[in-house]
Amino acid sequence: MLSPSDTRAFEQHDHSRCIDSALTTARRLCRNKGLRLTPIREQVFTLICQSHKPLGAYAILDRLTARDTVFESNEKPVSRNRRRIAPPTVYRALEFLQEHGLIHRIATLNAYIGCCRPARTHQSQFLICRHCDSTVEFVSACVTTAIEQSAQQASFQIESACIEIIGLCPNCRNQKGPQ
Amino acid sequence: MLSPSDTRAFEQHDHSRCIDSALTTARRLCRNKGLRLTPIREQVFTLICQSHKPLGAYAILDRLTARDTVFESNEKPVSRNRRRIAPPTVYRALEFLQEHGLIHRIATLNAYIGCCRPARTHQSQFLICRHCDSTVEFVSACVTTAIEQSAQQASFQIESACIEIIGLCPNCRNQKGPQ
DNA sequence: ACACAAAATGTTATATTATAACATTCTATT
DNA sequence: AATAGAATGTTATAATATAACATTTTGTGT
Repeated sequence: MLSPSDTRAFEQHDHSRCIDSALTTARRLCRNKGLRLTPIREQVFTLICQSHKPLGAYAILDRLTARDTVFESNEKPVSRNRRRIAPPTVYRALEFLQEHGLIHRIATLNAYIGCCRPARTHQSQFLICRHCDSTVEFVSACVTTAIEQSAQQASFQIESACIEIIGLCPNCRNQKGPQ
Repeated sequence: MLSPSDTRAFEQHDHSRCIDSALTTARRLCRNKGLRLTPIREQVFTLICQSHKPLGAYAILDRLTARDTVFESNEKPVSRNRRRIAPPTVYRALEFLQEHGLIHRIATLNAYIGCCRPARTHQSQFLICRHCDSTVEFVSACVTTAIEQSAQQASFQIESACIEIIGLCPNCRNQKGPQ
């Protein structure tokens, strides 16, 4: 949820603040566009934002199901499982969120991550740590321009892009020895 | 197998020549490095190079199995099926070919394509037509540099990259109406 | 040529990711 | 309340990929 123009990229931060902010933005964006941010869609979005790493569809599914676990008056948690959520439900929510720019799919991980700037359209550009999976979106005009030039040379009409840089984040890089 | 620096990118060309050349290069590269380009690996590589589009693992599998179809003295093709090839065999060959830079995996298509310059290490950069799936590798120093800059700003150590630009190739673009 | 270790391949089963097809429920508007 | 369209539920299955272990092949030293 941070971009490397931020000096805080890959650093510790108050993540609950991120989530709140992302959710507020998402709600406003949906209200403005007349989109329905239904409970399921909001839950999926929140789960994705809560995670420090891109989240796979089935990981989301597991967490949604776990949400149905409720604490009764007794001490032990009880699974109500009134609604068993199935894959299509999650994939539909993901599709909606992607369509409206609230999340991105990370193709190399088959996983999903919150968008850092849902309001503006931009190329998806990511730095992905292969050791800890932490992923940071960046928005580089230089990269975008360079790619547009190449496409133009080939008379290719760009519609979207998947730019995923794999390597070691500062934290994992600094740990002793090769990872 | 062409790069857009080529004016022939996305254009018709003598593909059998491409295949021959790629195979020759692959053989030489393996000989020089003391690698074993076994029959299966060579077959998989050839199939990938023959295809005009990135080829999925199971498409490769199908074609490998089809290869066992032999024409007997009679007119009808007969499937010998002495060896039924299984997924791991194909995935192992793909792994080998990727490891040594002979092919690339296209993450957005879950498919594999021959490398345009197996000898030199370079970032994988692709233009992918969403209409006809034809895919062209390009090597842009500008793109590479721009990405390296962004990574450096974030103290991120690049190990590999997945740069896949999706859109319309010149051919599909020129067909009437929106695709 | 033979024995051996390492590499490659075969085999079986299963994990993981994603979607098709159709039924039901919900929501906004009349 | 009636209704149409959107969203979700449900069941089944497709598509992609790998784990684990058995067998075969290959290169090397003797």
